[in-house]
Amino acid sequence: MTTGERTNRLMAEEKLPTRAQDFSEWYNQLVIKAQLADYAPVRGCMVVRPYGWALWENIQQALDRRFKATGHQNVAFPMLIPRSFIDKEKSHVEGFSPELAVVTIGGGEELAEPLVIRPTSETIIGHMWSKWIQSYRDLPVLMNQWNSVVRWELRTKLFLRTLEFYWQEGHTAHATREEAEAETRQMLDIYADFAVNDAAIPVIPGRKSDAEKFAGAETTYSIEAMMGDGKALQSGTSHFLGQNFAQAFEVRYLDQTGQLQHCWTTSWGLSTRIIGAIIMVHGDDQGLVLPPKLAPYQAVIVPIFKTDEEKATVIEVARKIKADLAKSEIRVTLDEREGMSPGWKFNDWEMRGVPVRIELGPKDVAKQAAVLARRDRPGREGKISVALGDIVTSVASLLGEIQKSMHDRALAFRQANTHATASKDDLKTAVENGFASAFWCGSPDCEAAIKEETRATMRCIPMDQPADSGPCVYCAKPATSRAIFARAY
RNA sequence: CGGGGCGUAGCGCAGCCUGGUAGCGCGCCUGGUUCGGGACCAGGAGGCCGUUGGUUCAAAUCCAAUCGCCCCGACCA
Repeated sequence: MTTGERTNRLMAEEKLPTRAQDFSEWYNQLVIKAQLADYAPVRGCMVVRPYGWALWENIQQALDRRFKATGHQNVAFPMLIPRSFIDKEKSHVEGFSPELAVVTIGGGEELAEPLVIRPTSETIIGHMWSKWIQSYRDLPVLMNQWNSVVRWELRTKLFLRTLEFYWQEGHTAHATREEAEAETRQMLDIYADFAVNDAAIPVIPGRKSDAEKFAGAETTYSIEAMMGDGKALQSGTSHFLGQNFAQAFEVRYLDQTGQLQHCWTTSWGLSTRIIGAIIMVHGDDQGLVLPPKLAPYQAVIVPIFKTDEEKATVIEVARKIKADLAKSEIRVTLDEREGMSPGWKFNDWEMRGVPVRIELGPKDVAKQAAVLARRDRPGREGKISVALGDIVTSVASLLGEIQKSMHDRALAFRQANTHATASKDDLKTAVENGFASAFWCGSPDCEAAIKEETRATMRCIPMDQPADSGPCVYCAKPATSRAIFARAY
């Protein structure tokens, strides 16, 4: 083998498959190569690595401040739940029984009652609330917990579906149906606001059909996003639980007139799956592209030098830039790793999706300037030279521009791949590589038939509905609302 | 649970058909030359060949069983 051939082959090995070649394999390799996560020794479990966890921490902060601003408090409930709790709410049991992990032995002894590892915490929270809530004066109860849960899934994929996953689950109890419904909708809005403004992911907030809703919910809402391959990903959910859990767990209060009433409850969750969405919405063939507001590093400085003297001056200026940016609350790192060429570092940080790269070499130092390269526009056209004196403001405004243009690009992509469809055939074509928006009469039979014939599921009935009406895409009976159909993760 | 693929150095793989001293690339360590888009040379460390059992003078290689992982389909945030 000649040197040239060997070099080409090695470069090919380091590169990702393109998204067009094999989207699924592109995703799998990217998660590993960007060092977000790795496979754990147990099937279907993942280890979230420091870079992935830093991203999750930024997501947590963005959400947590929204939760606190709306009056929620964080709590911690235990991971182990008596098996009998799950059985108390009928549709909850039916939904979760197949995917429970159950502990039957503790301290070497068979347990009198098996314990399940929480698949979600409605039941144990309902149990505790029944002790804590007595009066209308105790309401509303507004809680949230950051934790992990276990669901024994058959087919897994890093971040999108693992046996154990990290999330937050919010749980609230209210005196009236109206108040609980308003809470459910409020949290849906918060998720949408976070997705759009922080993750730069345009989402469709909507209501789930009965077939797709949460086990035990009266109504489930979700935000749905389109991935880079046109498939849908449910990226956050908010459930109106009615009085189902309050009745199962006797969560009751005395109202102003002395009547004993069941509470109205809600729950809502957003998981590390959102990281999968960020990867699949924004990533390109070079690797990750992270939205500035959530990126662990918003900027990386790559120093360039040949001689020791050059190194000394370049590093000194680079450290100054780093300090200045950090002072302005910009998350920045300086890549001082030895033994890697600048070109290698460029590629490495592109793989990891850092929004802005600052290239600094002797030529730049001589001009008192630096080169800024934006990740969302690869190649030369994404590079500009800026004066060192302006670097903080330049980087800050560039980050803002990137954040906006990432969202706009994702929105344009979704719009280009969403089609209003009036016939079954149109719908079938549309879901090959995007979303279909179609009138639906509301019948579960039509929904099931569409799923059967097109492999697409109903993602949601968008909150935002045009005022028109038309024939159901399947049975042609009059329908007043449109639904989104798509293949989904 | 069905279909497919794979377990050999940290990673990616070859070797297995046709049994006989375990190999290549990347990465890692040392030294030197390099460095503005994935550098190069020289030297070096690193392996119960997934596990168990069988056949054989001899097994990474043949036979059987078993475990695990990944990918594709039915359930799901």
